[in-house]
Amino acid sequence: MTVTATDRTVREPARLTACKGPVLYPRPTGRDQYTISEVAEVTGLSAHTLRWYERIGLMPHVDRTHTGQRRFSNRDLDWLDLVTKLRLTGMPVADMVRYAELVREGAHTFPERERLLTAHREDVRQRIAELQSTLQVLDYKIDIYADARRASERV
Amino acid sequence: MTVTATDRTVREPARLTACKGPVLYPRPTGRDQYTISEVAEVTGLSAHTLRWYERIGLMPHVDRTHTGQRRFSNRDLDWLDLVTKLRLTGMPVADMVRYAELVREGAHTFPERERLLTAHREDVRQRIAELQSTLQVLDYKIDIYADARRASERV
DNA sequence: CGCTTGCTTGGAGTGCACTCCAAGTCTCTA
DNA sequence: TAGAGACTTGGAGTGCACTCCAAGCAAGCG
Repeated sequence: MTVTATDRTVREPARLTACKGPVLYPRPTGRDQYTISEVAEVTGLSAHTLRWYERIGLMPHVDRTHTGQRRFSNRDLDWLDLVTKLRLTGMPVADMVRYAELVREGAHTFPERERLLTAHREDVRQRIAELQSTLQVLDYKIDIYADARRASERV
Repeated sequence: MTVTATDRTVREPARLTACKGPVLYPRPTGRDQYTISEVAEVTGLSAHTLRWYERIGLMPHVDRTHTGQRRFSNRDLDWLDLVTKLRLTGMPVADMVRYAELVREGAHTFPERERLLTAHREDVRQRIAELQSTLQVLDYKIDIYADARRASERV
């Protein structure tokens, strides 16, 4: 049994610009075609992951050039924005795939989509509450160590 | 590639009682010896997981009966309480093992422990912020579906 | 005493979400 | 037009955190 230090290297998405409404990835104006590496850059996901998302049905159909290379659209970027946000909140990939299927099926799945997101919102709220309660424990513990440190410094 | 529905069956710990200070698992008074299955019941962790935690060094030394069976103490329960809280906040097991090592090494590791917990507190705060920002996106999306539903109901 | 139920171990297996590989094709710049 | 670097695929590999298995010992009950 070996437990090695976790590699916490997480690709950071390009910095977001503030605006009203949901914050999206910044985009060069007048463009609607992006290579996979440009999308990787802007979303913080790896090209591998983008291809994998497509394979498992988590992406709507992505355009291709005549030679088969992917060309992502602004709409794809919007979708990835939602997906990465849901992923950050710990929604399982399988649930996101389910949601993607519903989107593909059309407007008649609105009620089901609403249910899915509402249930997830409840999850997120609960997670926030959990985190906040742990924050208290952390504060409590840190105080103990800080007090000990101050006491020793006061010698 | 198959993506199956996630098994979300998560063992719930026995309900916590409200009190001032950190909330701990409820304990029968005057007892300081628990079998592994009792501890599993009270913490919500499986017996497998408890043995695994011990193997990887995430538990302080656990007492044994003369025949080798584990007998957990109230002190062990306190420790597991902290561990499960840290786990809920997504601290990697490797980091918790590191913290456990520091605890075993004695009081001279206080500063390092304080650093570790403080860094983690920062993580947790950031995660809360992330979740809250996603909550807004969720609200926004849900509103759209709810509006559509109300519009169709109003026919 | 036999039976059931619970505990022990090392090691193997699982599920998730990537992550990488090999070998070939395409695109861009000089 | 040559060469560097980016892109393609199916499939294999990785890391984490469990989760289970087999085979055997132990405790309590009728």
